[in-house]
Amino acid sequence: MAREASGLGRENAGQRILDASVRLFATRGYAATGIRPIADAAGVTTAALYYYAQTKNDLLMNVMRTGLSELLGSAQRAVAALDDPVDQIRALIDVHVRFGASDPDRAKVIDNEVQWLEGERRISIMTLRDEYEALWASVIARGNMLRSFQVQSESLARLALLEMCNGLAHWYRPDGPMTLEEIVAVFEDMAFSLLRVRDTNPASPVTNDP
Amino acid sequence: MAREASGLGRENAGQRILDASVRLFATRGYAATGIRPIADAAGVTTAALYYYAQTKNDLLMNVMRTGLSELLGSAQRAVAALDDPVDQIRALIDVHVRFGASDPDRAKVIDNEVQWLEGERRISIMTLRDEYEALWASVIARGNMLRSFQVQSESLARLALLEMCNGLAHWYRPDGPMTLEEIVAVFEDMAFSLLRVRDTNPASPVTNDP
DNA sequence: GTCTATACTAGGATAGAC
DNA sequence: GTCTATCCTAGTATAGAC
Repeated sequence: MAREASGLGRENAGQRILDASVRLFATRGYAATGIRPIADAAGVTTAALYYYAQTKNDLLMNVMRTGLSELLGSAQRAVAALDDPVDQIRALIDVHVRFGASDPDRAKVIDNEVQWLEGERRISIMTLRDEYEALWASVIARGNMLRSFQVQSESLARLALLEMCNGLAHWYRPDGPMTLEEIVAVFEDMAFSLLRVRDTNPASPVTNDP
Repeated sequence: MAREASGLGRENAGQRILDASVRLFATRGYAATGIRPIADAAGVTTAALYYYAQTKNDLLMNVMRTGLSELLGSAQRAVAALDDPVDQIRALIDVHVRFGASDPDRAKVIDNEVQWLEGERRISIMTLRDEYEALWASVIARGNMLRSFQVQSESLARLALLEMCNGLAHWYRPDGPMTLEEIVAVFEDMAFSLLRVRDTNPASPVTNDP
């Protein structure tokens, strides 16, 4: 109770440092983000920063591992709970889009900054990412085999869908013209179209929203 | 004729500097690329580099403006030469995919490094990019109006298609399992599916290529 | 846990000789 | 046109006091 009674009423320094890291890595990139701006944004000195992380690279690794593990875990649980490939793809879209919308900064870092992880770290994170893509691949392959989908190239379809979902982090704004629910619905619909899902409902009404 | 008779038989220094810039900006990012590595890769000193460009930012601007102008010009000519929105979208996919495949480094720089352009330059390049996206938007809107397409959200469809095409630069290898012609064909097919093009041929045969 | 102060390296850019 | 040599700033990281 007395532990958080400091003046500013903010979270503890460790958390503030992580938050500042994600935000700055997302907006300026890992390579262009200095230790001093991170420390300034977190309201500490660089020396205090090094009390929480041994190197700047540790901050990046922390963001990557926790974020990707969370994404992969959610996706695996969603797929395991369903049987129909159509439902599974819908769930994958849902998880991915909501992940990107709930924390676009974290999504951008995970998507763009892997190359800066040093040594074994990069390999371990890329393995996680490969595992995530393999999950999508397995659902697409099964759906194609069961003739739920009609896809020419499974790998290109997977890449197209993932890029489509990743793009969200570049332009999504919570106060934009569409709600997140609307965006998710449209994304699911576009994914089904792209995969040529068979039992599609009659084409949805055409609108002109921005 | 005597002008190019120097020892190495390479292009002139100005061109070597531009080539090195694109390659390094693409692989390490603008912010993380020093002028000394650029000079080294071009086989000159940093002082010689500054004879050709006033600042490092000039090198980025050069890549951006020439590349984007070329892409926009090609796209505008292709669209102007056609009338059917279906043909126009096919042409846009074609131009964009071939642009990304012919020089992935340049495509990556154009896609990822705009934020590092200083002052008015960033605005002028973003205007070019907006013009390019507006071209896609106009084709999609007209196709939707003519009921050649059946798109729920024109803006999300445009973003999805552009992300899908941009993704090519991340994974395309000239010696990969598919030829560029095959990739273009699949991309056109996926685009038509996503846009729910009406007079689609019976679904293409399903294969399992990687 | 957090500070001040600092070591050391690499960054962009320039001067002036040739 | 291209070089050598150098200026100044900002980078990561650490030492040691409190």
